[in-house]
Parts: sequence; C-alpha cells; structure tokens
Amino acid sequence: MIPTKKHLERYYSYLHRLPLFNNLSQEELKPLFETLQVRQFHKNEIVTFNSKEHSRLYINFDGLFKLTKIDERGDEIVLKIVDKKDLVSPMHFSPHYDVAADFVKNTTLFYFSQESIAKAMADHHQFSLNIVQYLADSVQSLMLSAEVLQLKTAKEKVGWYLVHSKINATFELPYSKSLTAAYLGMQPESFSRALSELKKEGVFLDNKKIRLDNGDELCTYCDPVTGADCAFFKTQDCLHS
Amino acid sequence: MIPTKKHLERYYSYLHRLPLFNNLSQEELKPLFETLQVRQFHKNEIVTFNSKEHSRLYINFDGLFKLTKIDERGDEIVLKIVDKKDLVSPMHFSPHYDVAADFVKNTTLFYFSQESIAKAMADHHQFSLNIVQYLADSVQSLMLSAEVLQLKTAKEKVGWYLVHSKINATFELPYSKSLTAAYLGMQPESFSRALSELKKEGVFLDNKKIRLDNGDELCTYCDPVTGADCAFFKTQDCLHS
DNA sequence: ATAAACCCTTGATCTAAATCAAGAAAAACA
DNA sequence: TGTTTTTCTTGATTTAGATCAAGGGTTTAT
Repeated sequence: MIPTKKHLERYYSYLHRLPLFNNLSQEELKPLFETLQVRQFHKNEIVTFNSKEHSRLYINFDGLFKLTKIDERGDEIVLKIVDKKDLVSPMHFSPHYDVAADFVKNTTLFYFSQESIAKAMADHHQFSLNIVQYLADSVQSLMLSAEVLQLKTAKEKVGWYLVHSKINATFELPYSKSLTAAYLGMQPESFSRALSELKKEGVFLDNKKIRLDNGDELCTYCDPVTGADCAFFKTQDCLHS
Repeated sequence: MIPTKKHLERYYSYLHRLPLFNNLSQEELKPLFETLQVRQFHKNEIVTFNSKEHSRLYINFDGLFKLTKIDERGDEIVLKIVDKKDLVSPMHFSPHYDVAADFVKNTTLFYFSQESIAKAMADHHQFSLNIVQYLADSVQSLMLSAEVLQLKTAKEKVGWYLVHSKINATFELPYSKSLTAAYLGMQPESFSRALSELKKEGVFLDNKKIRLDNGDELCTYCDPVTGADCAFFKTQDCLHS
C-alpha cells in the first residue's frame, strides 16, 4: 500500500516522536522515511514472522497484536503484546527462527526493509545507538518476564501486572483479562481466581479500572524497574527503598 | 589486575577470534584492546551485576558462572549459563535492573568499560553491527528459553537440552545435572525422573556422555534453530523437514 | 430489540511437578 | 587411601494450577 502525500506528513511526525528516532533530525531521517511502507492486517489474522519473508522492522501504527509461539499440542505462549508505537524486528531473527503474529484488532503496521535500516545505521551512528537501545530493552524485558513467569505464583503475577498498569498507564488494565492471563502464562480461570484473592487485600478491578482501598496495596507486587517510575519509589512506604 | 605483556599477546588473539570482533582487523581493535581489564572471581562467589557499578561488557575468558535472579523466598531462576567465550553486558541494563552472577568455578573475566565500547562503536561501524548481532542473538535465545520453559513438559525439556548438547557440543552434557535442571526451571529430582523416562525411549546418559540406541531418538525433542546445525536437518528423518 | 457470540466467573476434579525424606553414588579432600 | 562432602536417585506425599463443566454477563451483530 502506497500512502498518499497528505497521510505521509502525519506519518512522519508520528514516527519522529518514537524513541527509535531519538536525537535524529527530520532532515537526517528523510531518506529512511521515504522508504516507508504500510500494511494492514485483519483482526484474527495470523501471520508468521520469520527472517526470510519478513526481514524488516515493523512499527505498530494502530491496532494490537500478540507475538506468540504455538506447539504441536496447540498450547500457546505470548512472547510480547505489541501495542501502538511498539516495534517488532524479524530482521533480527536468525534464519530458522519464527514467531506468529496474532492480530487482536485490525492493525496498521509501518515497516522498513532491512536494507533501509542498514543504510540508516551506516549513515547515522545515532540510529545504530537507538537500535542497540531497542534491542537492549527487549533483552531486559524478556529477562523480567522470565522472572515473573517462573518465580511468581498466580496471585503475584496478577498483582505484578496490575502495578505495572497502574504505574505505566492510568489505573487501567490495558487489555482483556484473557489476553493478560495468556501473557502471564496462566489460564483465564486462574486469573479470575487470583483477582478474587486480591479483592481480600483491597484490590478491585471494576470494569478494567483498578481501585485500591488504601493506595499501597499493590506495592508488595512491584519490582524495582517498574517501581522506578512510581512516586512512592524509595520512600519509607516503598518496599524497594 | 594489570596483565603482563606476555599474557596480553595471548589475550588479544583469543579476543580477536570471538564473534564480537568479526570483520575487524587487529589494527582497528588495538585502541579498544588497550583498555582491556581483567578480574578473577572465586567459586561460589556471588556478585550483583547492575548498570551502576558494572557498566561494562564482560567476556568470560575462563571459568563458569550463571546469571540468576533470586526472590524473597530464595527461589532462583537461571537466566543464562555463561561459559568460556560468552558475554554479559550489564552496561546495557537499565539503572534499576540487576542480576546476580553466581560463580560455579573459579573464573577469569575480561572487561571493557562502557566508554571504551562506545568509542569503538563510534569509530567502527562494523563493531556497532557486531553489538547489534550479539543483542539480537540474546533476544532470540531468551525467546527460545521462554518457549521451552513454559510449553514443554519435564521430559521434553530434558530431551530438548540433550539434542542441544548433542548438536552443539560433542554428545556430552556440558554441566552438572543440577545446574542443567536449574537452567530448565525444574528440580533435580524431576530431572532425574525425566532421564529415566528417556531411558525407556533409548536415550542414555552414562557419565555425562549421551548414548543413543538408534541415533534419532532425540529428534522428537529438537527445535528448528538447534536443528539447523544438524546433519539430519531437512532430510526425511528429521521432523523439521 | 433480540439473538448470537464471546468473555468471564465459580465449582469439582485431576495432574504434573514440587516437596519431603532417606539412601546410594560420585567427587573432593586430606 | 580412606573419609568427608556433595550430588544424584528413588519413593511417598502434597499442592498449585490446569482442565472440565456449566451458568451468568457483556458486547456485537442483525
């Protein structure tokens, strides 16, 4: 799909605000942005991302999908929930690795070819640094997930996810309960039961809004990386102090 | 610790052969290598790697350690087993993230400061590309681990680990059973039981050597990334063909 | 507005792996 | 070399969460 000129202006300024393009001028980015491509995906569509056919860097402009792996039995793990402004780079996968992109909503993705990205990296050292930063963040968030998924009980997982949402967003669970459950590696039933356990501790979820009796009920479930963005962090009330 | 001149020659040629320095000449690497530092760690020592005090890139010259996270209950996950030639880069961690380096053997680590690495990246685009490659590989191996840990049963995990060893190394389990079990997120008892299940399928582990009745008994447990390095891959006998 | 589809909850039951326990084997040490 | 320490195995028991099942809500479509 070739975007119209009117759209392009809007797209460029959207892109320019992403962390991936930090410290790069409109001018420097022009040659890369001119190679921008756009593609739409339908809700419920499933696409295999591999480095063979998808040697690209995708940016979620609008919509929602999950990166998953499914085994022979049909069991699924959610590696990442890809929301607006999030990136996926199958171009960085090795030739035999692939993941499934499972679209939760109708979605519009931007993408740049591996060649365009390679050229931009060669032309602008800052862009290489941004790519390094993006990959380093991915490593860290995967390590954090591994920790949460393996070490925490069902209740702790849900508690952790809620603090996460409470701090990063605005007291709202951003996704459906079943999608969140899948991301936390648990069944919807267990998620539901964990929520009712948390109710006893003063944590309520009314229509996706998180409500707390006291305000600090979720601090037990917090981690230092998430906590760093919290107002309580390193005060006497915070457990990471 | 300041290495002697005699040692340095040996160190430089060791380093030069690492993938991290692919396509870079001895000449180009000289300024970076001159900033090389060396540090020893004792068996059973535990060091916290965070970006504050360890804003470096470490290379395991000799020894063995595991990168772990431990929770309040004392439960541990092994994020990575760091063997000779492997890298760890706390310099890429965000300020509030840390992992524990738990030394299994006496270990000698090389390291470069964040500044040295940053300078080498700025001076040589190829080095930036190598760093990107290293981080991309880390992302992928973490995604593969997540899949193995969450989706596979105990027996499948052990089977998978054995194909892994069979193909990458030389039919040997590279680490102790309990370390391997920890890496696979299971108890030593479960590992042991899984092994005796595999015996029934013709897979034996005699004194760390893997012995197979037929030769293809482990193919069921293989994954395409591991399989890609296998002679059977994509022949009629291989399940990934 | 009504139907249909989907999502969520609650209860009963099941199961894989953890835990507890104790002995066997192997490795490290003196 | 024998002794101590650590690692591994095997069995009995427990448990957290999965699975199965069915009813209640909520959103979407007609």
